[in-house]
Amino acid sequence: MRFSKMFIPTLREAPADAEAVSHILMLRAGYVRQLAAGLYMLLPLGWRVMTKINAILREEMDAIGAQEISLPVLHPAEIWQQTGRWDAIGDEMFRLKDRSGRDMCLGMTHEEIMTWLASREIRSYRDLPQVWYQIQTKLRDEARPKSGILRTREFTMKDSYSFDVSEEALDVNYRLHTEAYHRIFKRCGLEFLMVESDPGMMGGAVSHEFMAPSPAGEDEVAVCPGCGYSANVELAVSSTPGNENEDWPLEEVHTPEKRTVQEVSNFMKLPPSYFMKSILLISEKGPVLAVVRGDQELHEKKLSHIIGDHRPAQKGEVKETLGVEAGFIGPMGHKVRVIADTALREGFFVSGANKPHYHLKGVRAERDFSAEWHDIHKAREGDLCGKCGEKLRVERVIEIGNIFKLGTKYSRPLGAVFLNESGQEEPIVMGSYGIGPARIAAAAVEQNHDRDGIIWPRSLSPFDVEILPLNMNDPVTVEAASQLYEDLEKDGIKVLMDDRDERAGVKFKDADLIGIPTHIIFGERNLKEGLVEIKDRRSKESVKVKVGEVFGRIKDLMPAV
RNA sequence: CGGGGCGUAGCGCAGUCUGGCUAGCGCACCUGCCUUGGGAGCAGGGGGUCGGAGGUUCAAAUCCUCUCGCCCCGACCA
Repeated sequence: MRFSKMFIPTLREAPADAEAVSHILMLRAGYVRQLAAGLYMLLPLGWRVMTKINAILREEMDAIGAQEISLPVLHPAEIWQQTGRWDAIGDEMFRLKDRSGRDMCLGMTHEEIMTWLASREIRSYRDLPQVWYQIQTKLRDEARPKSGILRTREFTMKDSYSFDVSEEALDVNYRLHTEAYHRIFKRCGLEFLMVESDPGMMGGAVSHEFMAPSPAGEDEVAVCPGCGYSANVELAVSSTPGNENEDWPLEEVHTPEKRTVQEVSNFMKLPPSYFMKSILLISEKGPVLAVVRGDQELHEKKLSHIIGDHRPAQKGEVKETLGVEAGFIGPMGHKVRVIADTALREGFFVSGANKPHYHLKGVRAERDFSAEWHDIHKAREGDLCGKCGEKLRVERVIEIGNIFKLGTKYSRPLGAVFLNESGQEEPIVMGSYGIGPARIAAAAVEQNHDRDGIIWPRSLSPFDVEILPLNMNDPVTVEAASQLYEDLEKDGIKVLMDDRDERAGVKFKDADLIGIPTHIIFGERNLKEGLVEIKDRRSKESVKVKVGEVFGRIKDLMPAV
């Protein structure tokens, strides 16, 4: 492709409202443009990258026997009502009515529709297993689209769904997807982790996420260098070293106006880990007192698994429920449900005394209060691995894929059943598996760039090489560059040739920004000696090669087919 | 939804507090000359409902009211 014929609107300066590196670079290099919040257009370069990612997805999905299909984005409400998600999902679902007043929605995912199809067509165990996938548009009315292409309201997703006769059979498809996903992300040149995750509104028991480490990410994962345990911090199990404290007698301490852990900690000259933090929450079934160690943070998601949806109590509610003002609450002697973090099980602590301006030192679990014990604290860097005790690392990551064992969560309500060998009806056992191609692209940029621009992994690059004839007014340059361009193209190598009548500096800057991994530079001086330069975008190192040898050298760089 | 910021040419910005001249600067764009190894130079030029609506005023980018949009933090997130 000739640069002069291609729409590549590069920018010298980044638009002021872009902040994530991938967003800035993809805008500046002319890959994407924004239409509105969370809505992006892919320009020719951006679309080429997407096409390459999708090709990898198709190859790897096809390789595990998945079959590509295509479903509508516009769905009738009834199907979503049958699984309960029409009501369970809030404003995030785009809803509308058709001309006759029928409730419709735009698909944010396709479990319902895939399952509906299976319910119509699958009859017998002989029809199973099936794995169906699509690469298709999803719409979600995100509360806060952000970070450019990383969190949008409309995006394409590769989503696949497996249909099996049993949990054991599902395990096979789950494993096949796991392996395919590893190959996909590896081929895309990403550094990534597979972690245990919270199935959330998808339901089901087991799920994993594929995460690309990047400071632009929105999630955090805990990783154990010891045993390899890795999980989203939403559910990562960790412990912390216990306090070294002697046998404190129970004593009341006057702590005037000292409410927060920090204040009391300073006042009593004891580190926060010696304190208990009691937080009153209002769940659907009434008030719940959650207790975590003073140096730790309550993790709302973990708590939700135990008590369901909840909200923090207001000041008045605290006083009314516990008879004491916030800041001096302790878990002792209340009638409400108490859920305490396991870190508090051993040792002596300081807690609110349930008496204004007093704390109680020497509080001990089970002796002074009882509670349901759960892991409800947020895992942090330096916590100890729940499995092997090694120190955990916490990393910020971009979620690029996820896989769920759904079981019969969707097949039961939608009546997706089959007849087993003995003629009995059974619900189909399902799994669902997603990958966000745009996030792969963004993560690749986040992980591969320098101050000058993008450095694409070869597998994702919109072109294999870029040719830079530095002076388009020099006939020798143009002739030599054009010859190589044609030879490479004929050989199936994708070439971008910057044939614009621009100065050398402009071409170098744009080439660095666009990030094609290999540049071939035709300069007048070198050409006089019969040489051209092959430059590696990442290392910025270049070698001078005889004109006649360039073709061969480039061929050698291309991955074996 | 709560908090904060911003909307002036394609991009980056100044001007707004303290109302007043033909609304300005850099880059980009067009024409010509010149130049061709890291975003050149000279000369000439085109491009603006100052986000929108209403109001105050002799006069509004500037003050007031409403409204729309975008970004960031938080809540939320298949």
